[in-house]
Amino acid sequence: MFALVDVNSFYASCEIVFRPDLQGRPVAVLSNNDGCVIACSAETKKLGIRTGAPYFKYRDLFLRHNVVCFSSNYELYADMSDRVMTTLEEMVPRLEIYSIDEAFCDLTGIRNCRVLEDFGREIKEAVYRNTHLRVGVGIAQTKTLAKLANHAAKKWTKTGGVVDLSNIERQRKLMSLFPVDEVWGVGRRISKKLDAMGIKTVLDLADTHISVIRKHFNVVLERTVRELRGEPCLELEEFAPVKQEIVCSRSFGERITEYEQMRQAICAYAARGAEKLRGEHQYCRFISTFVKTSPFALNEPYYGNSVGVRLLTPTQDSRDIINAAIRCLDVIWRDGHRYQKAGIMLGDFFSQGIAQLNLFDDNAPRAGCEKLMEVLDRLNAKDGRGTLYFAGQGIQQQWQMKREMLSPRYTTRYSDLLVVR
DNA sequence: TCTGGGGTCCTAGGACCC
DNA sequence: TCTGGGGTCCTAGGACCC
Repeated sequence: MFALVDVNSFYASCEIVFRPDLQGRPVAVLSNNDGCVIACSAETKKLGIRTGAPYFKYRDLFLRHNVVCFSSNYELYADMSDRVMTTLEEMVPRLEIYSIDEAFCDLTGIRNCRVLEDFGREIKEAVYRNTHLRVGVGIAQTKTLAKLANHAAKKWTKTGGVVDLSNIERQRKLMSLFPVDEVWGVGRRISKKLDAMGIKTVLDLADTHISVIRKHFNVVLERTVRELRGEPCLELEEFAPVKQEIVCSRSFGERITEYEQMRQAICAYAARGAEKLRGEHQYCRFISTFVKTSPFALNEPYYGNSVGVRLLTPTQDSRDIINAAIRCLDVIWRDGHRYQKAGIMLGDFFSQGIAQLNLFDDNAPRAGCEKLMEVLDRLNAKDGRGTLYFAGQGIQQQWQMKREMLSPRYTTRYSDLLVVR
C-alpha cells in the first residue's frame, strides 16, 4: 500500500510562506533565465495559465491581473523540501523521495492499525504545522493508482486533499472520470495514439488487453496498465540508485557570440559538474560538451552540436574535466552563431575503488589531487559557491542567467533572514 | 527581444564476433 | 550464380517524469 504525498503548487507556495501578504493573490514562479512559467498559485491557475509556456506570452495578462512573479529560487525550494521530507520520514517506516516536492510512503504496516484516510490527514496537518505548506495525499495499492488518487485529491477540494483509493469500485468510478493523459507515464505522444485507438478514459486503458498494449506499445506502458489494475510492478525505492550521468547546462542571459565567453561558460559548467561528481563519490570516464542556438529563432540558421571524449582513466579532478570539456568545445565551436545554450555531460562512472589504471597510460593520475579537490569543495561549501574558482570561468561572466525577480534565501543565508518588526 | 534544467528507461539498428 | 544463425555490445533517439 502506497501513499503519494506532494506539495500543492510547491515553488509558488514556498514564496508565499515568507510573504503572507501574497496569500490569496495570483503568484507565478519562472524558470531559470525568467524564460518559462513553471509554477502557479491556485489564483494564477484560474487565469488559464499553462505551466511550461514562455513568460513573455503572458506578460500582459500578468500585468492586467496583478500576478506577482518570482525568478526560481532553488536554494529556498531545496531547503523547504528537506523540511517536508524530514516530517514525512518521522511518520512512516519507509519513504521514497521521488522529486523535490513529492514522496511515496510505504503504508503496508500502517494499514493494520489505522484508518488510512485518517492517517493521510495526519500527514497533511503535520507538514502544515512544520512548514506552512499544504500537501495532497493519494493512497492506493500501486504507485500509479496512488498518483491518480493524489490527482483526485487535488482536483476535488471537497476531499480535503486526501483520497484513499484502495476500494476497487471507487477505483473504477474514478478511472472512468479521468482522461487517459492524466495517468503517470502516459505523455502527449502515447495519449494521442491511445485516443486514436478509441482508448479515452483511464478505465478504457485499464481494461485494454495486455496483448494489445504490447503489440502497439512497449513494456513500460504494459507495467502502467497492470498497475492501474492493482498489480504492483513498481517498488518503493528507498535508497536512490547511483547516478548514471551528470548534466550541467544553462541558457544564457544574453546570446553568446564570442568564443571567449563560451569558453568561460563551459569551464564553469565543467567545474560545477566535477563538484557534483565528487558529491556522488564517483569518477567519470566520459565527458561531452554541447552548444546550440535557439530552436525558436526563425530568421537565423539553427546550429546545435555535441561531441564527447573517453578518457583512458576515470577522473574526478576538476582540471581534467575542464580540460576535456574545452577540447570538445573546440571541435564544435563555429563562429557567427548566436548561441542560446550550452552544457556539459559526464558519464561512464566508476566508484572510487575500482578506477583501473591503463597498462599503457602515460598520464598517471596526479598525486595529491584528491586532497586538493577536497579543499576546493570544502571552501566552496562553506558559504555557497564561488569562494574558490578556476580562472577559466571568468570574472565578469556576462553570460550568466537572468533572475530579475529573485526572492531572498530566507532559510539558508543569515543575511537574508526574514525580519519581523 | 523574450521559450528551463536534470534525469531515467527502452528500443532499434549497426558493428562485430564465431 | 549462390552468402547463416546466433549472440553481444554500443549508440542514438524517442518517450516519459518533475
